[in-house]
Amino acid sequence: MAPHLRQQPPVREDCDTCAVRDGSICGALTTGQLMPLATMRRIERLGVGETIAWEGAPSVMIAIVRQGLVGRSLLLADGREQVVGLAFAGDMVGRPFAAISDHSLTAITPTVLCVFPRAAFERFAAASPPLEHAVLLQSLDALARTHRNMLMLARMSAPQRIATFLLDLAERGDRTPAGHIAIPLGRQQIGDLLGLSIETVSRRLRAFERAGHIGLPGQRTLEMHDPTALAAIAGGRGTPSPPADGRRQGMA
Amino acid sequence: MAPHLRQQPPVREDCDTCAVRDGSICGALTTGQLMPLATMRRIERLGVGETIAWEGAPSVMIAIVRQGLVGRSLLLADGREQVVGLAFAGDMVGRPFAAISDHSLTAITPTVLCVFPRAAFERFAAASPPLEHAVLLQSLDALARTHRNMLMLARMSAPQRIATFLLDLAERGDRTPAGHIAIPLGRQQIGDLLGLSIETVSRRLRAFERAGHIGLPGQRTLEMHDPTALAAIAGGRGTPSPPADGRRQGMA
DNA sequence: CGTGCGGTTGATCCGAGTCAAGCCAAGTGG
DNA sequence: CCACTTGGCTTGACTCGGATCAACCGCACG
Repeated sequence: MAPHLRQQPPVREDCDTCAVRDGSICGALTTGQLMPLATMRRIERLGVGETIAWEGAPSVMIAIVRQGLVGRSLLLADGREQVVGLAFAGDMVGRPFAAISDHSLTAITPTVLCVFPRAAFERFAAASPPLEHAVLLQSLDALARTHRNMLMLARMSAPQRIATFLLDLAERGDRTPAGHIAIPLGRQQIGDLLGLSIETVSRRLRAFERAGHIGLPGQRTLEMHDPTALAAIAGGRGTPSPPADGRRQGMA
Repeated sequence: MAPHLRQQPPVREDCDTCAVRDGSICGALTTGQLMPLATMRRIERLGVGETIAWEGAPSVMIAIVRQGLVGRSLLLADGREQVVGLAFAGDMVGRPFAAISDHSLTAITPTVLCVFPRAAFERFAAASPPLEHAVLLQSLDALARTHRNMLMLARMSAPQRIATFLLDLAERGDRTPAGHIAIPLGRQQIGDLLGLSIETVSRRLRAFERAGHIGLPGQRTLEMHDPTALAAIAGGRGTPSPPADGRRQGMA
């Protein structure tokens, strides 16, 4: 736990002006209802690679991602790591209602969080059905996305995985000033996410570039040249047009 | 008052004597609270292979598994199927709070369900915080188990997957009269669950048998000879002793 | 007595992992 | 300012595990 890192320009701590409020579980509550929650919160900043929860360690906090990207990961006995989900701004992280955290949480980009002590959060949730409902919705959503990722890991080839990943990035990734798509992860992390080795990630990426489907002007930048081709390669990911439910996200 | 479907040996429809009540979300409610829920329920029996929910189709019902085993599955464009989770007796199935079902549900063994219309279930849940809380707990649990399965599919070798599967079966599978462990799935379904081809499943199984770790007296029966060896092969699956939270299950 | 289906076994192929260099850009210290 | 290091990325050669294709077995069925 990184102590007092609140130097420099502090994030606006006011819930009313919070950029992610509507997209997060806080959106389920009115400002009045939110106040008691806000008083027990603290704001924390994480540098790239910093971890705030460890698989197997006591689950002590629940947090909302305000800015940045957080990876949920599991460790294999041999030390390899598997990223089982990503949390974007607005997503809740941490394991409520369990004594032990079942996965680790690591900042992939510089991150700002609203952190709540788990016990206090749970007490508050118990007293506030709309909040619990919001948490439930988010969990069900994450579960569905995780199922799709499972399908990907179990059955898709490396090119399919990469193509799916790139399309997801294009759909919800941030743009660089130059209008390109930012790749917020390093090759290793992409590998951890897709269940591939870094070499395979690199090779497949370049193959797509050589085929003209994408451009890679820098190692962390992406140009989409032919999304249709990628979609064709990605192939079987459910119905191509499932709006169905609310805010669709990249991956669990 | 439930409609009159009581032909043949009816399942005891009384919630008070329900075998799975405590293990299910119903356990969160008193008999008095449960009554209004019970009146809108209907009991349904499914034969092996029968499906009650289709991926992409409207989500119309929520159900509790009273007996049997139900698979949650996803379809790939090329027709292959991936089982992303199993629901045992006591588990809830169906997709609440979404218009579209995000996976299919198919009976793996003969199954008995308590079925609720989704709309009615949601209305009831909205009015009953303890029920919503129970649903939330179950979802969080399923999510954690799904994460572990993801890890398995992404990183483990075929022998590791089979060993993990067998250990899980031994842990929670039903026994045959002869004291052996029942394998409720066919080879194809095991393959769908573990992301392997039937041939690989068959080969690995026989290899374990030849090595003396297990016995396979019938194709649907299993004898555990050397669980320690299997555990060693399965290798990295979290801490071997994570009691941590309540009712531990085989897989999501 | 065929017929069909689930399971087993064998032969072959291919894709992704692994090992091993090499590349390039960004530090870092002399 | 330049030599040297460092870490992330790329590329190549090789290996191997699991998918695929193809028989084949055995049992339950009509």
